[in-house]
Amino acid sequence: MDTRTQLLDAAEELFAERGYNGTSIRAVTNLAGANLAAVGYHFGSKAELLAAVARRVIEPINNAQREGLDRLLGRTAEPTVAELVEAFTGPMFDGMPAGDERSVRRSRLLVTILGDPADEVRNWMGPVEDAVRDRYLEAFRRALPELPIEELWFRIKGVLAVTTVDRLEPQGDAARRWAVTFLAAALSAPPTAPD
Amino acid sequence: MDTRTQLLDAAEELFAERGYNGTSIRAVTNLAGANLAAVGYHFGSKAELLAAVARRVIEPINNAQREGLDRLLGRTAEPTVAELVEAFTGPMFDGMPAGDERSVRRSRLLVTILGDPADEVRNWMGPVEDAVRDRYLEAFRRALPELPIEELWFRIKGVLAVTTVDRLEPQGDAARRWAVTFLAAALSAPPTAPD
DNA sequence: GTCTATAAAAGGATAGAC
DNA sequence: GTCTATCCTTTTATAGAC
Repeated sequence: MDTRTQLLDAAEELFAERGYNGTSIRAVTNLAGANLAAVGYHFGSKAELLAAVARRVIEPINNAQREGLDRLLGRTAEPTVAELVEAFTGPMFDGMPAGDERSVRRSRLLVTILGDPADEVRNWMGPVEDAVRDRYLEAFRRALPELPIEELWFRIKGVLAVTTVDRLEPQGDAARRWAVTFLAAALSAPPTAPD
Repeated sequence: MDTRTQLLDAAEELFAERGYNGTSIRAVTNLAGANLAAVGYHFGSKAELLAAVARRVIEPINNAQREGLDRLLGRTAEPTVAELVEAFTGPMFDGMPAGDERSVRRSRLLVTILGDPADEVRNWMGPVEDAVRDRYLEAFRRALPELPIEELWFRIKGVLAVTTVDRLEPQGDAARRWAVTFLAAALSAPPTAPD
């Protein structure tokens, strides 16, 4: 395999387990069996290595979420909450059969990256993800017209939090179906009564 | 204020915003207006400083959760799901009026600490928290007897994830009540049908 | 308890040979 | 593309004066 890919694989594993600041370039090149200078040559800097790793994991998920929403809206003008939840969270569980070591790594990377406070991580994300998220927010708003926008926004943040739950053990795609049950019920709850 | 406390305050703020590995002892002592050597003198090491910070934030929450459960079980042998959720999540929102700068900091510290992959963070937590969590798990199990234990466990992890949702903007204790609504509905959902 | 000074190590980056 | 060698900065930790 080419060095570039081995660096990506090694970085993916280490960023997932130790976070951005907890991972040194030396650790990455050692694990990849490459030379210390390789990261500079192939990516330019540690921050750009992170961007490449994150792109590789997140872009397919984002695309699947967007396409899932398109497909859903093409089929019906009024998708249910459960359908929206499935389209949004499904891709975060797809291609990650339980037991597969690579899946565990990617899942953990999502957890770590989505929660990493390092500037290099926070700055990279945002624009890409936000576009998809906003489209879902709008769709949920229409499916839950009686819910005040502030509480809906809180629930969407709750959804994001739950999708990062560690899912190391569940067999099959149990976690995926559990997540849909959990989130569909949470989103469908009647609005909280005001003070 | 004594130096020790100022170091704790400064460290709390910086760990919350940049994580453990992203925070240097220099940054802490600068913000605290103390000397670089002060951390070594008062705490021994950076890792022990973190432990002191985490203890100060988490212990009161843990105690309140334990006492809340005791109170609940003293009143009724069969608490409802909503009552259990309130007892468990309430303390994570208490003493944190929105708008108060210190509250924002503590809330963010919880988010960062509960998700920080650094060994120094992960190793510190665990035993203390687990005892309380297990008691709640048992109580939820009794309140939801028809739910398979594996799915219940997944839902508990979902609860933990949601309690770390950033709650910077909501006014009053709206976030607290929204969280209870969200989580009570999620936990009360019927079991997911098996494959 | 607080300060200066410094030790000792780790980290990011790159120049230049091959 | 890959390697060695090295520079420069940042970091944790501590010894010893005050």
